[in-house]
Amino acid sequence: MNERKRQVLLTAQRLFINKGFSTTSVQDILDESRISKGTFYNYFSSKNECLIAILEHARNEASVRRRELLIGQDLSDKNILIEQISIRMHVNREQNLLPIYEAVFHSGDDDLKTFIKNMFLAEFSWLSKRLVDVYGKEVAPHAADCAVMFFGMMQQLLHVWSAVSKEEIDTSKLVSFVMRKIDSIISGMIDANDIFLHEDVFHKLNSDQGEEMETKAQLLERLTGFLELLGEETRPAAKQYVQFLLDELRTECPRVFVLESVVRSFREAFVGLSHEPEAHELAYKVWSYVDSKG
Amino acid sequence: MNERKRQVLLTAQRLFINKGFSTTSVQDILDESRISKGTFYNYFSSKNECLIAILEHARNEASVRRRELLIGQDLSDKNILIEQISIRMHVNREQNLLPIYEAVFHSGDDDLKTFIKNMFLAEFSWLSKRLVDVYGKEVAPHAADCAVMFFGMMQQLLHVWSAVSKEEIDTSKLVSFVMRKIDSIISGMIDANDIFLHEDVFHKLNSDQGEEMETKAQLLERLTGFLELLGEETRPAAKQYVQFLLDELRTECPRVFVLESVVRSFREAFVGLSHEPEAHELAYKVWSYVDSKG
DNA sequence: CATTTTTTGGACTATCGGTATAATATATTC
DNA sequence: GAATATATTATACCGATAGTCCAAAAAATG
Repeated sequence: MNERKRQVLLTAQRLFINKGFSTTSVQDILDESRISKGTFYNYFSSKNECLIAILEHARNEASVRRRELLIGQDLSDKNILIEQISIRMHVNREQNLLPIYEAVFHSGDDDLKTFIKNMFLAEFSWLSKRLVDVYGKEVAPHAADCAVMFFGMMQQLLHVWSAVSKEEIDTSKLVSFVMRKIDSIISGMIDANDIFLHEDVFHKLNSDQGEEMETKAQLLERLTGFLELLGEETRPAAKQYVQFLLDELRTECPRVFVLESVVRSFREAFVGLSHEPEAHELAYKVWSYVDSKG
Repeated sequence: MNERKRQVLLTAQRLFINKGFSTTSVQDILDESRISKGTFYNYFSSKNECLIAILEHARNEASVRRRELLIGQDLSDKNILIEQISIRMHVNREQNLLPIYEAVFHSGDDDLKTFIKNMFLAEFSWLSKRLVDVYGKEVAPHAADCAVMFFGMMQQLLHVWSAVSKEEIDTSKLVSFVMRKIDSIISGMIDANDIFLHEDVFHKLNSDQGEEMETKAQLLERLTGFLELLGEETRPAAKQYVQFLLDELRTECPRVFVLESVVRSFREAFVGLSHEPEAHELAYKVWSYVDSKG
């Protein structure tokens, strides 16, 4: 992705946050980022596509940080899950995306609608899986219900809070509060075999919606391309992570725990550097690949 | 309210349901209801005001039916509460209002935003009170949390259901399901004194947002006006309810239980008649008055 | 320097919500 | 029934919107 395009994206994001999506005109973006109309529509095929790019970036951001939290940790640690959920909330709040999600969910554009829908369903699917990790496999039949209710409670409490209170909300307090409610709910559901949604509501989504997975070859190609991109001014310490990832991935059976550790260090090494965005993007790709294998 | 205006309102509602609010243009409404632009803007000062009129009508509809359900019943009967909640869901579904609420909640128009916001907060406030009715006054400190979570769970489950399933949702099954979750949650909250929202988050709303209450004199005036409006073709049986309500209200201390019964019969007597809308409106006013006194 | 790619800026289209108005139709009143 | 008041119509108009198109200028590339 072009550097200028990224600037435009950031400007658009800032405007959407401050003024709202529908009330921000394309002209506003043009004025603010000092580009011409032609350039904008060269970058994005429409205002909606521009928004989608922003949302995708936020999703990847949250995704990477969530995965890094799990490195070397116990999957069943409830506090880790709380932190992971808080991360999404933080990203959403920092970027003020929640209103955008909802404002756009019922908009006229079908692409935009299905994009947001899939985003939400993917989130539910993820939380379902994690709830089984934490509470054990006997909650599997109820995981979908619980995941959906979790988000429902959280989102609605958040709405009311911001509608009636001026104070900044305490994110982890909210997440912990809702998690305790799930604690209370779960045993009763299991005892009474109380189910509303089918257990496998999200299975179909995982297969057809999942962003196109890259092949190992494509991933290696991206990494080598990135390595060549790095000039002499980049610290060798930063470069060596890329080289290591390449070597490890090329082995017959790459060690997952090693990849996990190194990809995090790799991303962190590029924070603040000029190629941070590309590094982040790559980290996301590697994580996706690792997840698909493990 | 003019008869023609009501027709326009119904047409607009149908279009909003079928095409969505933002994607329905004023021109669409004009074409469909065969009126001119001038007439439309004579009826409504804007497209948003037109929507507000629709939403207000739906709210009154649900409100009247809910109150009627309570006549002669035990306030603490949980099944009645379930029915009452189902009513709102039915009205919303019949009129497909949920998407409209959400689509509009983050729109640019401030009037519209605060209208919807107040509508939701009034709903939370109502449910808080009813939860105390049902579960006892010791849940009062947690009623706001529970009410908000109730709606959060319900709404999110509804979203997912309609996103992944073609079948029509079983409303009372959903409401009962969520109510059972509240059952599970409440005792734990009381034991641990677990609170997120303040108990009185909604109190402020009730005072300043509450639609302008009519004085007794205004109410009597409306009733007499309605009585005069009724021509000779109206059945005396229908008229006598109005006369009775007038007499009872004029007494020093109107008996609430009598008003409750009669106002329901009054409304039912006009179902299908030409003055049904006005009768419904009046029933709503009387209910509001009764509630404010009782 | 020559070629290719990107960027520019403005003209243009169609639609939107909303305003203004003058002419016409429908009620109401005397 | 005539006079008056009110409601409705049709249409032109406004400013703002998202998006298209294109020729010229600028910048990057070999």
